[in-house]
Amino acid sequence: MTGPPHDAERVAAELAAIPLFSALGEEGVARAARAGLSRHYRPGQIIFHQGDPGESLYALLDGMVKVVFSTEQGDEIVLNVLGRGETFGELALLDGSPRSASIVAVRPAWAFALPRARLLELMREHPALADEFLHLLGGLVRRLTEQAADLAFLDLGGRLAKLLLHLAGKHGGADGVVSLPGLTQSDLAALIGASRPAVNRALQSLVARNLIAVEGRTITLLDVAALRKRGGL
Amino acid sequence: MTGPPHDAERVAAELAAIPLFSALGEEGVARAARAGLSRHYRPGQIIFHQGDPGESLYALLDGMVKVVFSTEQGDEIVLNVLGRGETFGELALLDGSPRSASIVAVRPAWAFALPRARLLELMREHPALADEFLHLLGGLVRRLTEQAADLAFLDLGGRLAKLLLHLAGKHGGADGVVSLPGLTQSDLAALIGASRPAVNRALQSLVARNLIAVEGRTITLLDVAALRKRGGL
DNA sequence: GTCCGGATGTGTTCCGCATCACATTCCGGA
DNA sequence: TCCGGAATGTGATGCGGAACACATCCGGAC
Repeated sequence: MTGPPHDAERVAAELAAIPLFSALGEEGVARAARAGLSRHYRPGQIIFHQGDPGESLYALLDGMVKVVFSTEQGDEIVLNVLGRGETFGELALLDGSPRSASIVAVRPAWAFALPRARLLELMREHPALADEFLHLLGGLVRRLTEQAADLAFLDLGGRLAKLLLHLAGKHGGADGVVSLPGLTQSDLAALIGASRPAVNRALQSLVARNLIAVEGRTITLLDVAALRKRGGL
Repeated sequence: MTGPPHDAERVAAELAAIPLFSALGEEGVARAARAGLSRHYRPGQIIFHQGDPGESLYALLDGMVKVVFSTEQGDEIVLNVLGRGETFGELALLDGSPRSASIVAVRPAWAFALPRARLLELMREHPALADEFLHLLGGLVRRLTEQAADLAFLDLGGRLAKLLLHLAGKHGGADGVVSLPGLTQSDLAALIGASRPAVNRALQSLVARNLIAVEGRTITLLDVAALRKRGGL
C-alpha cells in the first residue's frame, strides 16, 4: 500500500494543484510529497475511524470520500462529501484530540497523509502554508455554521435543493450534470438529516416540477434559479 | 467608551485568567492589554454585526453575550452564549472575511478587542499563543459539529435537556442552579432551533417530572442523571 | 443465463412541533 | 402608583416527515 519512492513525483504533481500545498512552491511541494505517504482505498473502505488518535492531515489526490459522524446509538450524519484536491483530518493539527468523524471512500480513492510533525515543520519554514491552513479552517467553521442554520430553518425540500446545488458546484459538470457513483439516496439523506424514503419523495417532487432530472445516480439540474429559490438563496 | 490608560492594568488582570492569553506570561499579558481597547456594553447592545468587516479578536472580560446568526429572512439562531473569560470573533484572524454572526450583550458586558495585526505580532513572538489559538479553533469546530448532529438526531426535549446541562456547566453554580438574567425563553428556543411555545411546554414537562425547577429565570437541575439520559448522553 | 443483496419507489399511520391566537404575569419607567 | 410592553403560560389546528412495511429494480457473483 505504501507508495514506492517513485510515487513521490506523482504525489507532488497532484499536491501542486491543491491551494494549501501550492503555497509551498515547487521545491516545497516536492519535500511535502516525500514527507508523507499515499495509499489507495476501495469503495467502502474506512480511511480513519471516529475516535482514532489523529496524527496526520490528509489530502485526497483522487476519488471521493464521505465524512461521517456517528452517535453512540448508531445514527449517522454525513457532514460532507470530498472530491479530488480536498483535504480532511485538519483537526489533528489543532490539538492532539481523537478524530471527530470517520472518513469512508465512496469510490476508489487515493489519499496522501502528512504527519502532524512534518506539517508543522513545513509551516515554520513557509508561513504562506500556515496562512492557507487558517483560510481552510475559516471555511470549515463557516460551512458548519451554515449547516446548523439550514437544519434549523429549512425544510427537507429546501435542504435537498441546496445540497444539490452544492454538489453540482463541487463535483458536477458545467451544464448542471451531477454524476455521483457510490453516493446512494441513503447518503443524501444522511447529508441533510432526513430519512431515506423522505429524500426519495423529495427528489420525485423536484422531478415532477421539472427542476431536476434523475437517471440512475446521475442528477441533472434543469432549473438552477428555481432550485436556489427553494433552498432559500 | 474607550478605556483610559489606567484601565490597561485592570484589563491585564482579567486577561491573565483566560487560557488563550495566560500563555503569554505576565509580561506578554500586559503588552496584549495595552495593544487593544476595552469597552462596556449595555444589555441589548450589539458588539458587532454579522456582515461587518472583522478585524479584531474579542475577549469577554465580564458579563454575558449571545452569538446570533441571522438569515436574510430574519430568522435567528443563537449559536452560543458566552460568559466571562470566553472569546469571540476568532474568524477575523483566519481570513479577512466578514463577521459570520452578530454578538449581542444579554447583560452588562465588558469586552476587550485586540486588532488582528497586534495579535499576529504577539503570536510570532509567543508560539504558545498560536498553540492555544489552534486549540480554541478545534473546540469551535467540534462544538459546531455536535450542534449539527443534535439538530439532526435529538428531539426538542433532548436538545433542551442537553442545553441546560451545558449552561449549568458553563454558567451555573456547583449545585445545578443556573441563573440566567437576560436570557429569555425565546433565546433558549433560538439556541436549540425550536419555537418559543414549544420550549415553554418542554420546560413544563421537565418540571412535571421533577427533573428541574424553574423560578423566574433561574433554573435548578434536580436530576442530572435523568437529564443526561434525556439528552442522549 | 440465475440468484441474491442492496438500492429504489410507494402506501399507511401517527406524532411532534410549527403556527396562530389568546390570557396572564411580570417588570421598568413616567 | 399606575401604565404599557415584553415575557410567559395554554389551547386548538394542521402538516411535515419519521417509522414501518412492502413491492420492484438493478447490478454483480457464479
